[in-house]
Amino acid sequence: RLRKWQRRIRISNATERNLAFALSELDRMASALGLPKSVRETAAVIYRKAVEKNLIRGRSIEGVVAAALYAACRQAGVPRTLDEIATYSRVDRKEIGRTYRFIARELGLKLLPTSPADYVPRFCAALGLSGEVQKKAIEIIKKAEEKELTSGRGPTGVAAAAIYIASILTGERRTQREVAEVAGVTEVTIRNRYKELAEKLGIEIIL
Amino acid sequence: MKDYKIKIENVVASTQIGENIDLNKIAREIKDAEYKPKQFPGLVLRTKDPKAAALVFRSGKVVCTGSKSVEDARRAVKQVVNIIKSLGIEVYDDPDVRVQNIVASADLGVDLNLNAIAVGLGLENIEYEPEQFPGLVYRLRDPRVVVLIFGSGKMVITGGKKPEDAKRAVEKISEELQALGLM
DNA sequence: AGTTTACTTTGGAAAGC
DNA sequence: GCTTTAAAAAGTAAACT
Repeated sequence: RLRKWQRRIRISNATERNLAFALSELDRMASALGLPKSVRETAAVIYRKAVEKNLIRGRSIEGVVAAALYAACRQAGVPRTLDEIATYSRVDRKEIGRTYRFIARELGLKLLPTSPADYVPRFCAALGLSGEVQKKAIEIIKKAEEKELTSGRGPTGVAAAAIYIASILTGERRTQREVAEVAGVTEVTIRNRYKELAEKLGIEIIL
Repeated sequence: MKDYKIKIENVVASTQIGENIDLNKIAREIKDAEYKPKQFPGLVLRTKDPKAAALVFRSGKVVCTGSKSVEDARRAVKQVVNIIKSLGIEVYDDPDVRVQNIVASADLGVDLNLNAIAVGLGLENIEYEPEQFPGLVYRLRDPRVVVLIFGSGKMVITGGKKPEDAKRAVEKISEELQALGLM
């Protein structure tokens, strides 16, 4: 009887130790990524649910923490790309991605792909662009989604192209290089996306 | 119901052609054979007509990939058997070739809104992460295959063991999408 | 900027780490 | 889980010219 009790204490200690480690890791990453407290709390809830359902088996605590953070950002409408999350994690992008898919499915998190529009505020802020440009970029993205010009395309690439076009239309021009830098895509991708958007949405761009 | 044409792109088959095959001997005598036991236990043999690649193991088990039809896979295996037999190595005459997987492609002919399809088919039944891959992943239980659906309307069907599986999958999906008004 | 090569995803078998 | 094989889909990326 005494042994059983001691084992429980041992397990309890290990569980608490792991949880403490996970939460500190979560805080470290959230700080590095500049995420608000509400997102950390959402991520912590997701992580706890994953633990309750024993989804950690065969996976690293850090991987689940990273995936929970990725999911929380998306749910909150302030997405971070897997590359950004991976930059501050010991786990690589591929592993975080598959862990995210697993816990999202097991916990029944029903998340549609991130809309390019969700990246606009953050990218525009980093580029020092006004609210007018943001509004114009989001307007362009909405039309693009209606005309099915976003299926299968990377959300950050579409957001970058829309911001690039909007910056020109509003006279607050940024170069493809500058936009590519903050969006984490290449200039080639912005070029491909903006040409398609301009052509199919009938937007005239004077370079 | 439209009759979609399915193109078989790759057939994976396995069989057993003998026992205790001397892979080192094959590697020595066949110049284009690849054998790096430290890296992978199988020896790679390629046939040009039909074009295919075979992995030969010491146990006598063989995996054949790259064929465009089930019949080509069988022909490729026979060629591999003849090559090894010509080296004086004992092999079976009529190996039982089993198809393990068939990869096929098809085209619905219309652009698709993958977001709408994701919701229509049910988020719990699909995977769609354009940040990582442009295709929507749809797993069917009958036929038991996995289908990658793209915005162009083209798709890849894999995991089936009969050409019929791919055909049924495409028909089933087109019916579902039409019923959902997404096509 | 245009071209080429290459990596992302899916499935399956093989023997061994 | 990984390693190796082959092939398609479409997007993105990187290396060259």
